[in-house]
Amino acid sequence: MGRIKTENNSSRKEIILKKSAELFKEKGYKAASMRELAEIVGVEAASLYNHIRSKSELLHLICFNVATHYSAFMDEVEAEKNNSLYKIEKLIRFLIDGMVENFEEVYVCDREWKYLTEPYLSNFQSQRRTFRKRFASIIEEGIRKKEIKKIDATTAVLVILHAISGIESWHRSKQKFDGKELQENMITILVGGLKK
Amino acid sequence: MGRIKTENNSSRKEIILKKSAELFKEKGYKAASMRELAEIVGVEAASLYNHIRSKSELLHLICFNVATHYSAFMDEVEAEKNNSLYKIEKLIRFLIDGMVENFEEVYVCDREWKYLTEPYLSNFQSQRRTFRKRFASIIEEGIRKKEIKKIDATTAVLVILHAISGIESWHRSKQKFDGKELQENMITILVGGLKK
DNA sequence: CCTACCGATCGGTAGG
DNA sequence: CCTACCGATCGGTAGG
Repeated sequence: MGRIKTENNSSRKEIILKKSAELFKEKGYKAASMRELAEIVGVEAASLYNHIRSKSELLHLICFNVATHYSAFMDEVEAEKNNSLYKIEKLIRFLIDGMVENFEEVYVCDREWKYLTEPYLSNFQSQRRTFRKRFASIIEEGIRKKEIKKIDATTAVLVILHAISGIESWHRSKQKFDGKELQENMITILVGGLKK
Repeated sequence: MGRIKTENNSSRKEIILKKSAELFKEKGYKAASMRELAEIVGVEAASLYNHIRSKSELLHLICFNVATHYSAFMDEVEAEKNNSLYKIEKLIRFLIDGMVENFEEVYVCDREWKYLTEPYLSNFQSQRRTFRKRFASIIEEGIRKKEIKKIDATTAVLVILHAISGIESWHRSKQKFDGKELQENMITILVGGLKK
């Protein structure tokens, strides 16, 4: 009695969360089983449920962690008094860093969010839409100020976001993966493609 | 006896194939069930197996149709005597057209191929790698001839391919979807990002 | 954290 | 093309 288990429990949960992101990324949410996850964590399947409520809870924790992280960074960028191209470059660098550092979580958030259940699904979609609109506004500002070519801002946002989320392909083929070089190349192509 | 059923059968199979692409796109391969597919087609689940061998056969038919189509177009482009930027623009237009016209199949091919079983999985990955290498070679040629900025060609290919495969997001929000305008915007950003 | 187990659903087959 | 059904596997719970 009276064992201090809070700390232990929360770190256990974090391990499960981390491992689930890896598993969901590798197999896909639907194809990944809780029995597989349990084996990776090193317990029986039933024991997982002492730490988490359900499989779907894992998915929504992953997705909302990422979404919150993105939203907070957008707050920062919007508050700055820099020109649009600078803000866009900063966003692109942030997104690439996130993809490289928290690869599994971001990947799962990008590709598996459709398996979220309500009300999380609607909430997530709304946050996503908001992020994209804020991004598009920055591009539109740049167009008005003649920093950026006259293009459809929504299209530009989707090109950028999907180009970055495609970084998964690099991870698969691990050969000489250099995050810094990747970033410079992508900035050259993407920012170069917008600049007037 | 002696009913002519070949023609009828093959068109039935095509219907199943088409509907399966729609279902796999909407739910994901693993989450889509054969019972759902049967209901959409208008038969009992068991009856599907008079036309197809298995669920996985549907996936590999979809993926290899797309892969073959892409490979054939690459043959054409390589045979031309145009400069690199022209070839790249042509490839981008082709890929966008494919995404718009055969949306479900291309989407499934892009996002669900990992559920292919051997030996199809290895074969598919190999075709994919080849396509990307051929694309990268065209970019490298452009860099040598100073038409294109000095960037990593592999990175450029992945940026282009993922930007295009992201077109799914447009389809979701069906509002005023104009394929032509989309194409021009993407050419501006992507080709503009490569051009020296 | 484990043993034992549940109801649901899956892809697919037998047989007509 | 259908009825009837199979073995496997799923997410999750009861009870200790």
